[in-house]
Amino acid sequence: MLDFKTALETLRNYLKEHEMRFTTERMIILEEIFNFPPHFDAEKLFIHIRSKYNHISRATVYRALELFDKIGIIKKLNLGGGVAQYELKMDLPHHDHLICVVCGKVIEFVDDTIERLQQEIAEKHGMEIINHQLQIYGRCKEHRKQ
Amino acid sequence: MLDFKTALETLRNYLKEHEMRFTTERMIILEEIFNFPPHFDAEKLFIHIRSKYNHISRATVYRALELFDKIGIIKKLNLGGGVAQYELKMDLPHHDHLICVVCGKVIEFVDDTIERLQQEIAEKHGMEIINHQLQIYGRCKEHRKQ
DNA sequence: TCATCTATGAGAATGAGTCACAATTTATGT
DNA sequence: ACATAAATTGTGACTCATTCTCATAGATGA
Ligand SMILES: [Zn+2]
Ligand SMILES: [Zn+2]
Ligand SMILES: [Zn+2]
Ligand SMILES: [Zn+2]
Repeated sequence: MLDFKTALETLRNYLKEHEMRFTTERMIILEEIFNFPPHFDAEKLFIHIRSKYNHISRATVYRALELFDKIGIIKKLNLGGGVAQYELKMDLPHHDHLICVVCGKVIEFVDDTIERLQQEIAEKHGMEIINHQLQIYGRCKEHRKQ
Repeated sequence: MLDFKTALETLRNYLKEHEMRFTTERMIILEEIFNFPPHFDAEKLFIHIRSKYNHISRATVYRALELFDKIGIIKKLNLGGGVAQYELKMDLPHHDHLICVVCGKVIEFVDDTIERLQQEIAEKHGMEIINHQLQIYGRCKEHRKQ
């Protein structure tokens, strides 16, 4: 279900329902996200897109990313490093991230126990959870010290 | 052990060992951190300090925060919102954060099971953990919807 | 006190991200 | 296809947090 065609359909439907326009720029940006590494930042995506379509502006890329995030096609992440990262979402299940501080590699994981414990912690403090993020920073197999 | 005197000693020792200067600016900034809310950002701290000591510059505050973080007197946090947050650290135990998206209130917590599970997850992927952060965003007691 | 060399203040520079606005495109009805 | 209205785009200016530059001030050790 995480293919370009489906995403494009989702986009088309959302735009129609909200009296917004389906533009080639939005289509191109969505397509290029599917050609791109699974975790990326806006600037790298813009450079990549610009190299193929030199009329598409930085602002349009940022605006599209914001839109796709709102629709739920992608998810904006806060992995540290001062730059927002994005990943395709669609109906992928929630997950958290292991990040190698040497090479930047990102590994995804889910742990149901951790998810459940978070609920319990929030309840204990009277809080209603909206979302959460767990980042584990370390050195990956290739870069750990022996 | 989390008092100003001890922190000042730590600072003095570090500076001496590294052929760096003990300055009144560094002392004042450290002192004001102890007069400040437990989670703060650089700009608010700067404004506060500036109101009492109008010669201290923004750059010096930022440089001191970087230094104190390196020494381990404070900890730089990434709670989202695009601005770095800081908290006193010294030898306080590790903890994570619940954050109210309405009022910004921050609640600290630790859960040993979650901590242990993270170790297991990292090992399963061959990663050596350096650190981690877990942020739970939600609505606090006062701001949750009934 | 003096010499040395680090730290500071001021403001310029950077970098990610946003905004304003004129020009362009899309969607819709004819 | 055409006209119209409204949304979108490209450009460049702008914001905001943070870092950098560099001349001057200040701390330290002899
Ligand atoms: Zn690595
Ligand atoms: Zn991911
Ligand atoms: Zn609240
Ligand atoms: Zn805290």
